[in-house]
Amino acid sequence: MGLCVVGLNSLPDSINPSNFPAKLWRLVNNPAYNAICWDHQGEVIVIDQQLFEKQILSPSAITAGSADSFKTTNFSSFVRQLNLYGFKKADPQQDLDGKEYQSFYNPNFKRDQPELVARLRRLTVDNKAKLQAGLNIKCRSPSGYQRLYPDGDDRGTSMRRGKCY
Amino acid sequence: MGLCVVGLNSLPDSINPSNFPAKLWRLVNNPAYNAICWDHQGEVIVIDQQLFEKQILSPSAITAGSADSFKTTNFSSFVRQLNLYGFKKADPQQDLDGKEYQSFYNPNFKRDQPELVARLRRLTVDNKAKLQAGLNIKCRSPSGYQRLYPDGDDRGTSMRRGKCY
Amino acid sequence: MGLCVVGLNSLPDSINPSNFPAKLWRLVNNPAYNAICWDHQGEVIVIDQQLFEKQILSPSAITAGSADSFKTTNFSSFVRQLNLYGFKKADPQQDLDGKEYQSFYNPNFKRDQPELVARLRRLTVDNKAKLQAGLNIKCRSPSGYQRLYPDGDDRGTSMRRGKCY
DNA sequence: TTCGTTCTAGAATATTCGTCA
DNA sequence: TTGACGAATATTCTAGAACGA
Repeated sequence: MGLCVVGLNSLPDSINPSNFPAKLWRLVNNPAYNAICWDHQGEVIVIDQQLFEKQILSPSAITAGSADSFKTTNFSSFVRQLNLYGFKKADPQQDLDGKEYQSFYNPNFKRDQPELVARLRRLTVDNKAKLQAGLNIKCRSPSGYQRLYPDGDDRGTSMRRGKCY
Repeated sequence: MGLCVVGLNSLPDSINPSNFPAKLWRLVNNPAYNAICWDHQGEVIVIDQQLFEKQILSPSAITAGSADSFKTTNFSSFVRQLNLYGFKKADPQQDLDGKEYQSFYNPNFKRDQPELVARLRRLTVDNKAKLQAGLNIKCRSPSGYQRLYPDGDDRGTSMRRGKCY
Repeated sequence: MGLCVVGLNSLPDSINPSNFPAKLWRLVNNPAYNAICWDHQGEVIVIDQQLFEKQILSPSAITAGSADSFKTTNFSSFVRQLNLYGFKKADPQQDLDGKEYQSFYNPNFKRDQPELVARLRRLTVDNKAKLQAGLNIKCRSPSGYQRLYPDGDDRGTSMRRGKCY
């Protein structure tokens, strides 16, 4: 592991790249999508709904079918996913022109702590009951192995897609 | 109700038109889609997979977003839906040139008995347990009223979408 | 009452014109708003969401502040109102070009039966319990008096705004 | 109090992925 | 290897709850 360094903003390898948290992470960190970005502190995601619908939820974006696209054109479905993963609406953000944008906050989704993303869980009724009971929640893993630690921190299995210098 | 006649092959009004069984019914009965049709007896659906992928599962078909389209491009997902609703693979069918097509059978899906479609149930683990226990399975209703009878045959409430002459 | 005739599509006087059902009624019956209309049978309301957002939910429409405008720019808030009053999503509707629109159905909201609108109730948890118990639901009345009959048919108090010939 | 608006959650269907016989 | 199915995630539609006017 000596000389291998994980690139800025890259997610741990244990996170399924096709699931919502990974897609969201790539969207918010991709400068090509100006419909969604971090706030200054990197603690809240800021969204321009109209732009988001055009850039990411449009039928053409779905047809293109990139790994970052969704299969819905409804912004409300995207918000349902945010809520399912524990995001809460935060104070609206303003740009220099005073235009307002909606924003969402999740204690496990911060720009400078990609490793926290592994803690995100889909808060379904079943999963919430399991969390209450102190049980593990099964997650779909990227390469088929079972999740061993509740926070998804499977020691030693990462670094495969990390950027190395 | 005297002069009101339900058109040939039209489904009872109690069936949610956006759910899989209704979509499948419309596809197999729509002559515009030659990727899927009935066999001669009208007891088995016959599918040309390649054509089906082009006509119905293509990204452009999804973009068009008609009420008969799905949100997947994978034939295997379509087959998963068939299985979930109780369809089983049947003997391959041949056309006059000897070309073979796959076919699926469901005792509640026959060309000349549209009313049977109301009996289709999603065979999830939960639903199968309920069926075993003799309980009703909740369905998402097309509009307004609660499902009163397990086979969706809510006497007298239909005719809204039926064709009248 | 002899020569007095209520104009086509006008609501009974007992309905509070500033509440949601009355606003919706005026919108769907106003030809100036092509974002929302009846289907052919006059049983389902058909909505072009994009146009609706532009024509009715835009900040400028709110600023104008007509009696038919809402105080929200979010389509989802409008849908919440529809559901609160018992509307359910119905069959998508197509125009001649095949473009699809969403539609909603409510057994008490039909083009040719304005008197049914008086039956609409806000289906809050409390109100649903009252309905179950067979109790009346209090409504905010246009002129401040209490609603006496469950269907809003306060005999003799209407005809004030009806068109007379 | 009732109604409108907002934010979040419940619950059903749809899609994906992998296992098993 | 194929066909059926369990189970996790995604999408959709509707409802609960809080709050202000």
